[in-house]
Amino acid sequence: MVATATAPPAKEIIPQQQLRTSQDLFIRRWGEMGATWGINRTMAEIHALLYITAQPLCTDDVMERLHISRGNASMSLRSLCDWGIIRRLHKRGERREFFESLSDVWEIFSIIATERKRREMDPVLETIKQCQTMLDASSIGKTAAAQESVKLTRQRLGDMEEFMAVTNKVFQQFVGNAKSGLSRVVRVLLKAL
Amino acid sequence: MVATATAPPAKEIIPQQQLRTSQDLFIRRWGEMGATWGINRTMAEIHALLYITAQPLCTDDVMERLHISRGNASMSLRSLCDWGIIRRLHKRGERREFFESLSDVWEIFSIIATERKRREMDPVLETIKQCQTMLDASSIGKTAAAQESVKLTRQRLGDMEEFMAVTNKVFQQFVGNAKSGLSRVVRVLLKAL
DNA sequence: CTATACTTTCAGTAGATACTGAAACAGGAG
DNA sequence: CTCCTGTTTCAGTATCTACTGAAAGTATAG
Repeated sequence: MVATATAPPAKEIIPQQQLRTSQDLFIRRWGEMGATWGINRTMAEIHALLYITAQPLCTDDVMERLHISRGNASMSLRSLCDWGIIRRLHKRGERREFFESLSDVWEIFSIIATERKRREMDPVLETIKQCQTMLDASSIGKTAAAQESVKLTRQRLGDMEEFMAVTNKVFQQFVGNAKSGLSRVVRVLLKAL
Repeated sequence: MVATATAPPAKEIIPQQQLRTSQDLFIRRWGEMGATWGINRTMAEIHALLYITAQPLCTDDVMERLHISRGNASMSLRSLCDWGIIRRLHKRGERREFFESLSDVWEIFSIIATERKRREMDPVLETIKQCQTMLDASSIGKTAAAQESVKLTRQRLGDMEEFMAVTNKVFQQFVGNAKSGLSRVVRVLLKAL
């Protein structure tokens, strides 16, 4: 019993460990990256796990693999579903729910980017316009509008607005066209340059 | 004295308040955005302040305007200088140091994006390659490499690698060429599409 | 209906991050 | 040199974010 458990299965067990190690490495790095990009580490790790294993996992699998609590797993999984980058999955004759990641990297990226743009860029652009309105000659009078400090601020607001508007436009092309695979934009770019 | 201080200067004072309010609004929103993108709120606000006023300010100006401590102001300003998006500035006959923001939005963006790519994307790409190496047939043997779970993981690693490689390439074109103004890429894009 | 299997919620807490304020430091002026 | 003006550092603290674990909730089976 001891003998058979040590030597012979080595060829099977060691590769499994290797797979596990490789996946863990990816998961860890992905989590670290997420943390510096404003997504919390655990959520990024869960997504990485589902992505890299490419198989449906249940809550307990996730808890065990990442050493997190049930509550944390539950809420993070829900949150990832809300984002739309993982999906719930019912298995025949199983009461548990399973989860799987979207498989298309480009689609994952598009979803995240679009949502973040909507939540974080759009309000800024809105605010910039509001700031400009406050400094219109019609709001503060002709004399005041001619003041150097006002002119400088108006200039800066205008520059920023233009930059963001162009960025948005490029962005739309970048992710808007692509449901899968490389977008038209990328193809255009890689050829044109 | 009281009379002259109330009514007549209104035309001068109110516009100044308006300017201040407009700037504050911008600063606040910019700070909020920074926070969700992994840059701390205060640093983002300081940069916003220097950008929007378009004039050199000293440490005390910043402290007063944003209600932060000297220590915080000092460290955040240093950090922004390290990033290269603001500059120290010595004024003739002044002992204090002043700070000003780069004026070109495109340049600011390029600096930030390049640095973040270097710090956060590149290591991930590196890790992915490492993960792949661990799963090569030469590492884990032919039989193990043929296992379904290993093949799935290898596939996912490959997809992700390709995506990141393409993204990097596009990114290089996007910011690499531009020292100022709209980059060639943007122009190409806006025309081509 | 109750029992069972699983999921969600949330108050409390642990841990991380940002900030303050005072002390140490730097360097030019007298 | 000392004094003065301004800057940096950092230990301690406040604040915020993420996480746990247990209790409540939900749904299916029997």
